[in-house]
Order: sequence, then C-alpha cells, then structure tokens
Amino acid sequence: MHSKITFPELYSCLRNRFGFLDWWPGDTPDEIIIGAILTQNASWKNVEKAISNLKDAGCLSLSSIKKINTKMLEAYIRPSGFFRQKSRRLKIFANYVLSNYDSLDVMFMKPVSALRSELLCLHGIGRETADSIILYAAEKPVFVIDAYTKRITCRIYDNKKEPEYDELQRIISSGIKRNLGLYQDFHAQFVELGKNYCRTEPLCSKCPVRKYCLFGARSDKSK
DNA sequence: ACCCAGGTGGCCC
DNA sequence: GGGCCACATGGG
Repeated sequence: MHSKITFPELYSCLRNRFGFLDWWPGDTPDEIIIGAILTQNASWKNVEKAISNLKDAGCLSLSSIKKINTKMLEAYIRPSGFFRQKSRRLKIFANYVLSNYDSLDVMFMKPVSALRSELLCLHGIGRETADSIILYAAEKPVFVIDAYTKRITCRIYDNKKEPEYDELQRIISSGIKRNLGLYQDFHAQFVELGKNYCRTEPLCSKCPVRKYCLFGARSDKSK
C-alpha cells in the first residue's frame, strides 16, 4: 500500500502532464470578474461567446455594465446560460463597486479576509466566485475550490463524502507554499484534469488518477 | 433523448 | 447542517 500523494507531489505530477497553464483568460480585472460570474455552472466555451458579444459592444468593463440597458445585457450574455440571473449579478456587482470605491484597485487594497467577506455579501457572489476574483483579478493568494477540486481530492484521498469548501481550502492551503503563481496554476491544473477525467492516463505511481476519474459527475450525485 | 458544464440562492426540515 | 430545486444555453 503506497502512501497518499501530498499536494506538492500532486501539483508536480499535474504540472508535468499539462505544463504551465497560464490560466484565466482575460486581460483586465473587469473582464476577469465578468468571466467569473458568467462561468458559474457554465462551460467556458459558452462564456467565450458571451464575452465576445460584450467586447464587440464595448461593454467589457464594470462602468459599461452599469450603464447598459438590462435587456441588452441579457441578450449579449445569453450564450452563457442563466442570463437573467447573471445580468442581475453583473449589475449588482458593478453598481456596488462604482458607488463605493473610486476604482477596483482601491477595493482590492483591503486585507484579503475583509475583501472576501465583502464580496460574499453581494448577491450572486459565492465562495468560488469571490475567491476567483481575489486570486485572478486582485492577484492575491487565496486558493480557489471548484467542483473538480472537490471531486478529484475526494477520490485521491478516498473520502466518503466530498469535503466542505472552506475545509478543503484550509487543507490545501496548509499543504502548499503560499504563492500567487502556484495558487493560480494549481487551480488551473485541477480543472484541466477534471475536463480530461475520462481519457487521462495515470499521472504517476503515487497518483493513479485515472482510476479516480473513471466516474463522471453523475455518479457523484447518485452516491 | 439525455447528460453535463470552471455555482448560487432559496426554501424546507 | 444537509437535501432539493430553479436558473438556461450549447455541445457531446
């Protein structure tokens, strides 16, 4: 019986397999935030279409989101799904930031814990979205947990049930170095592995990830 | 004709 | 705290 792989070892395996992923497409903090909201339970392919529509309309910033007519906004982001909810969430976010701060940068200067709680108070911003915004837009090291991360770690470590968000976040954070680039890329690696779950080869002898990845999301739910 | 996707909030017990 | 459900589109 081999010992369980550590998180640094797992990262090393993934990094070796997929390479550095230079993740979260988006050139500006505004675009990253918009993408983070649009990608909630949606495929990135669909989000790309929505973002492309917004870009063509010159509406890829919080200030333009604030100004634009809601029906127009809904039409642009329609491909990303849940477009009524998401247009509302975008509006709420843009209105909040622009009426409380001179700029995003000012808001991002707050201590991370305060920033996180503040983001979580906004309707439509949950833990993953808040942490994604902090990690990729504010560029501060908060580890993002998503469905893939839960599913994969659950299988690697033979947990009976999937861990709680904050719990898993603590465990991973305490197992790796507190480093922005590592946090960003490790999260990206989890997603990359998750996307390839049914066709990936075992990563290494300590981490026969293929075995854990033969089951799709569906079988998680039925358990 | 299903199943799934880089979640979140609301409601119930 | 856990268990459902609605939310909507596009691709496999």
